[in-house]
Amino acid sequence: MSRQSPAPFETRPAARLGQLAPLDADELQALSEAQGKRYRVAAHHEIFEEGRPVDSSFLLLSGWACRSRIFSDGRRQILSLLLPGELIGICRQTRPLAATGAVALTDVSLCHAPAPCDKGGLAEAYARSGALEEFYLFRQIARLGRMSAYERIADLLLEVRERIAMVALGVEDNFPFPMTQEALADLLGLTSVHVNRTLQALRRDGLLELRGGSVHILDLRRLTDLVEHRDAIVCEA
Amino acid sequence: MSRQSPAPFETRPAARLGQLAPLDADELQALSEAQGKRYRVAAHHEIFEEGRPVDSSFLLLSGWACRSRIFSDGRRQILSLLLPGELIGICRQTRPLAATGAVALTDVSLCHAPAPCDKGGLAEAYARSGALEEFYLFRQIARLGRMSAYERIADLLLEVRERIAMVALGVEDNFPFPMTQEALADLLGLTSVHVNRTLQALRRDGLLELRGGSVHILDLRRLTDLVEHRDAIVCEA
DNA sequence: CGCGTTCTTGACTGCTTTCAAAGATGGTGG
DNA sequence: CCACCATCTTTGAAAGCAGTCAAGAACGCG
Repeated sequence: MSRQSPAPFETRPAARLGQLAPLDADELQALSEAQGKRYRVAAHHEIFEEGRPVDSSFLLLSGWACRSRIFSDGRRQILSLLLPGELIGICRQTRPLAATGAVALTDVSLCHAPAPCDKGGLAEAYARSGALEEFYLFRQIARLGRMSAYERIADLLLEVRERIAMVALGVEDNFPFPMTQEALADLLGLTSVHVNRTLQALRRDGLLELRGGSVHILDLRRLTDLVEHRDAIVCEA
Repeated sequence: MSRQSPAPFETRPAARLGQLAPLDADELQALSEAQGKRYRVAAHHEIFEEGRPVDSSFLLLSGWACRSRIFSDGRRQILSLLLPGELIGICRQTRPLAATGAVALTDVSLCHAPAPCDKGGLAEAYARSGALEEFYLFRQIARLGRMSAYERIADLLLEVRERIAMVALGVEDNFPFPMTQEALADLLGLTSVHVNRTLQALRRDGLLELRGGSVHILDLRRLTDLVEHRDAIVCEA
């Protein structure tokens, strides 16, 4: 029916969170316990619905997902990507409602994110993860508002590269990218036809390859120059 | 040099926050004390710079501002609007850095937002304000990604109408809108020329008037139908 | 009243979409 | 192991929305 998750590759949510803030033994323990109960969602299925009460946040253990909004005439906009190892739906208010729906792009497995105790490392890591998420939203806005199709794709791939590197060390210029051109179009505010043509242009220019569910960055330097890319930083060292 | 703030109209940050969560007497007191020390920023001047450490969050007391990102070739994207009465830059992590710069669109006055005590009504109000902010970001993404110029303007004006109504009761179909067409273009991912032509179309179609720094919504019903507008809700009643 | 900023307008270009259909690809069942 | 089917990718031609460039009109402030 649809492509499966990419080759099972080690995602380490604990490593990502531990990078964002130091975690103590109890917290690491809670994280690994939480991963005991896994939930699976098949590709194209909803993870949660817009407007529904949010009872907990999740850790995405494997597979790709997204937040999306669908217009009544069928237009779809993917608002943000949710990559393996990342958090979904951290909220600090009481009785929150989901601001957007979330959908699995590939088969996905997730678990509840352990509740942080105030002032702990985990709470800090969640806060920084939330700040990163916000950073990615701003970047998505700049991408959609002021970049050409060519630039949008380049910029997105650099962002994904960086985000994936946070959970899977060793990932450099080759990494899984299990989105169809149509999903990519919905994310970048384009049509799938134009995405297809633009990918050909990027390929022709020797910047990158994208096929069979994974990307190969061929010329990182020219790519970063193209979009003035800087790595995301949300807190002081 | 540039248009001033709109006619001084009563903005009530305390009213907005109190709507988001019940505040006790101490908190209301802290809010009104905070407004004692006001800072002013002239139109077009920076409120804070991207990447700088954030020492406090602010309450925008009057005037309009925005978060924006500027490309090296001069392209500018306004990422989000900051309207009078709203909060700027709530962060929960320690030692955060500003994810974007903020600039005054009109002359602006602001004050430090009082620090909330954990679990208090103020903390909850801040959290909900943050959730609303996120909601607006998602909406901005959907706007830029999948709406025509005509729809983008309609959708934005409905959002601003709703946001302004939260701080200035009585605001209905007439409200200040002190943005130049060029700023509007930078917010909506268009050119000022096209914004101009699209505004004429909206005027011609009897949907709204926008001139002299304020908007007059003429046909709210058709406008909301046009963009499937629903009011923002981020928590259960 | 004069100047700078903002708003309008026109003609032309072009990036992106639309519509349609033909190729690839991958999984499934016979 | 291969045929079959659904999904995804690729291509072509034509149309359209939005951008560019340039210049004149209107507006607001000092």
